[in-house]
Amino acid sequence: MIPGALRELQSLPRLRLQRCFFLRPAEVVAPELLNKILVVGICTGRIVEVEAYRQHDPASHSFRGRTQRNAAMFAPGGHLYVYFTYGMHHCANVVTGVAGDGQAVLLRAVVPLAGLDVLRPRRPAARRDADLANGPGKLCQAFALDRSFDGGDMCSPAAPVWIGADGTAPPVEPRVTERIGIRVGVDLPWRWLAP
DNA sequence: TTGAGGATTCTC
DNA sequence: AGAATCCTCAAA
Repeated sequence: MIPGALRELQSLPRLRLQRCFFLRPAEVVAPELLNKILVVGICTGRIVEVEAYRQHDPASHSFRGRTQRNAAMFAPGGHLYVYFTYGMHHCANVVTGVAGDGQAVLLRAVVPLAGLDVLRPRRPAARRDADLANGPGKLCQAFALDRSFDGGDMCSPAAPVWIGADGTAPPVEPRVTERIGIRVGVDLPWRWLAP
């Protein structure tokens, strides 16, 4: 066993977050997702940056109601909402609240933990491992998340994508800022970062 | 059918 | 600061 692989095995999360965790408002779930672990097959990453979006929020894709594109946002908490934007990037969200709420938490950055050898070739522009998944589009490119994952249920035992916990608590004092990359709803302090 | 804009990233 | 690049949705 080579050291890197052993380290990756030891970092595997043991607990899969259950439905009840996600059946709460996005701005409550979001900061609690910090330090949790995104699992996609053998690849994992610690969540370090998130943003919350709700239906009566002009910045949210669900603001104007359900469409074909955002339908997954209206699923029960614990599902995935993955969308395509700017003609080249995907962004991944964790749906929150109960069915019909139209809420989600955008996964903006993770620190890769396992599967680095799989992630690196997918991110040729990343010169350092720190740049593999430090952005919502980069994260999806590294973890190969696209619209084929949209609507998936992360609470299903067979789910290829899920959120795990390894016992690390969310940061006691996360950095909180306004959301970025949006033109409306810029006032809400709904972006959280692990220090 | 059309067109404007986008929860971004990379390079100059 | 600007380009890349194409899907989505609302309006006509």
